[in-house]
Amino acid sequence: MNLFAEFKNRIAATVAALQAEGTLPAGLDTAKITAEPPRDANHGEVSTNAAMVLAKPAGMKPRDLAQMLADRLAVLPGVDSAEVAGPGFINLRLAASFWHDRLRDVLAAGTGYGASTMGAGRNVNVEYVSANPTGPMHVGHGRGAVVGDVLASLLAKAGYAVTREYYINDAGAQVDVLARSLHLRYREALGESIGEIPEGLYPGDYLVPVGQAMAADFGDRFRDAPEAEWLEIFRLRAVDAMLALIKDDLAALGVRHDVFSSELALVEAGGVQAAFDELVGKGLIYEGVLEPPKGMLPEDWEPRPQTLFRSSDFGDDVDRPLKKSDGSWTYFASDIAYHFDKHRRGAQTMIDILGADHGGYVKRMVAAVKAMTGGAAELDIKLCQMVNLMRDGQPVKMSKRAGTFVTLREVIDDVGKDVVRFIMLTRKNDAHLDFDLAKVTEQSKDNPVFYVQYAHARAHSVLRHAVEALPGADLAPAALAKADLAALTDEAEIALIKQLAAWPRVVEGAAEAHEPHRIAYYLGEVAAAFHSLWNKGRETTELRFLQPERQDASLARVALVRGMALVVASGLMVLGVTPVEEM
RNA sequence: GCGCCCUUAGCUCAGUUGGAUAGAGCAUUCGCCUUCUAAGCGAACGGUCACAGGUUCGAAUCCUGUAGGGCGCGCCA
Repeated sequence: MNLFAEFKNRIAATVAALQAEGTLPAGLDTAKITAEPPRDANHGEVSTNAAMVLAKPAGMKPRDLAQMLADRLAVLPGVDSAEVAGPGFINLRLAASFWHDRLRDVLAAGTGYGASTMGAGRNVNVEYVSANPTGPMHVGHGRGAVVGDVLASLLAKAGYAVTREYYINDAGAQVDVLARSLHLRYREALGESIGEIPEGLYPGDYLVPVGQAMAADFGDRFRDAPEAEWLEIFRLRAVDAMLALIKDDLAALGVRHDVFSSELALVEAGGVQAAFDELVGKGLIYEGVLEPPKGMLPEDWEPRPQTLFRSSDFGDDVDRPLKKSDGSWTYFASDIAYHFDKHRRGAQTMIDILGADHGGYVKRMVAAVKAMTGGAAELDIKLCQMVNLMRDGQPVKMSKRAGTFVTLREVIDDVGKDVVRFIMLTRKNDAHLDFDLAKVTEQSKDNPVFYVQYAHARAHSVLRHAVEALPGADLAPAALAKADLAALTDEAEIALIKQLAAWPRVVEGAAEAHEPHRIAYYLGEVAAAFHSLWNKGRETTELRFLQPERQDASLARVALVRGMALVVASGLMVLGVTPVEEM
């Protein structure tokens, strides 16, 4: 359990006890009380603002109330002292034995440590990747894939019921273009010279083998046939092939999905019409003419009546069209239906991971979800900024036409999926990310992946040595959890345990904020605390993990090393990165 | 013109949802290998949190405005 949440409860209980005695007035709101780790380690281990938020309603001076509370808190089990500081903070110092117990928690829970019941089984749908099935994935897609995949794992660890979903945009004009591009490759496979791929079609050679397969299956049957005869067949085959390509890329990156939803299937099943009817029933659809965007008149602008959704009633800037002039649905219309479908399948919270170029889309979709579900479901859209591919500090030049485009798959094959996954989380999602292909494989502390992995590998190195240093001792986590830990007294040792004990809180905070990058940063801090302790042992022999003359101290430290390795492994598992035991 | 995101140390970035004296890494300077991996560690230097107001016990964090950067802006997805 998150120890800070636990202390918050204990503080609230203390306040309640004082109220029951009549020392404090009834009706105080304890919701604003926080229990947090203070920034400055000199301020103890748990700090609470309780006195400051309760002083006014209680009609007391903050510091007086603080002292009253501190006297009660100081005698709680595990608490060494409670001091009033600053404007009315109460700083708690915890006993070494309290931290030893936290290490036991880690060892008892293993890599399951950090799991939370915060989500209470709430149903969350995370939609990510959703790259158009028109070609292999690029590096930018990879970022969204990792952010979504890790966020899903994180939410699962925090106790949510998570559905990982991919939305296949197989119903728009782009897949028709894909079909035509394939037809060209098909003619090429039949021996025709096609020359340069015309503007507006997909030039990539990934369609070549699909074209060959079409030629093998259909011969020249569609070579000169009118488009209407082959378009659908080619489209279906092309989409299937591209989706297979994308799934292959995702597998190489270790990214999983539970559900692949087809836009085309949704449209054909009448889902869009149903959603539209629903909005009509709510009186949110009308025929109208939109004003042109101010200060930026499109060249071919002319006023035109459209079928509009009153998204501006729900926080959007303007109302949005749901039908094209030919009567077909806009992308927005099917996306409304799709999100409604996700909600009908049980999603209470929906998270979409999109590229930053979709920023203009956020308000209308949030508005639509609000309208369709009557506020019963919430939508959070996380936008991922661009990834700049670099090599030794220089941008990698890419051009699709010149064939110098670097695909996600090439990067994975180059540096490995673990590196790609970790690096994608070294920035918060809405910040630009420089991905330096040279630096990320360096074996130095410049490289955060290495730095964390090295800590884990070092720990396992100690554990290997421990087998010889402690003959006959049971070094399994469960056994170490029962070891005598009294030898762990050094500041650096306790500091490391504090870091480990923060893991449940980090999981909860990151899950609540939908910010998976926090995990990567946290692991860097744990690794730093461990490397620091390691080096302290170089200078002070008594702090080395394995003490030939002191079995009890050795066993206690092996427990600490094991606990550190477990927490790092637990975090890396959330990131989908394999912890290495040797480097 | 409008909307969204961003602006924190020389550089690249964190900042625990409003807490106390704002933190890392790189770079610079100085230290630490007879030892469980020096693939690492410690110390020093470095700040008007873009700017100006406001909200309150308290603001890098919330609100308003200004400047600079990115993205988007009626039948593309």
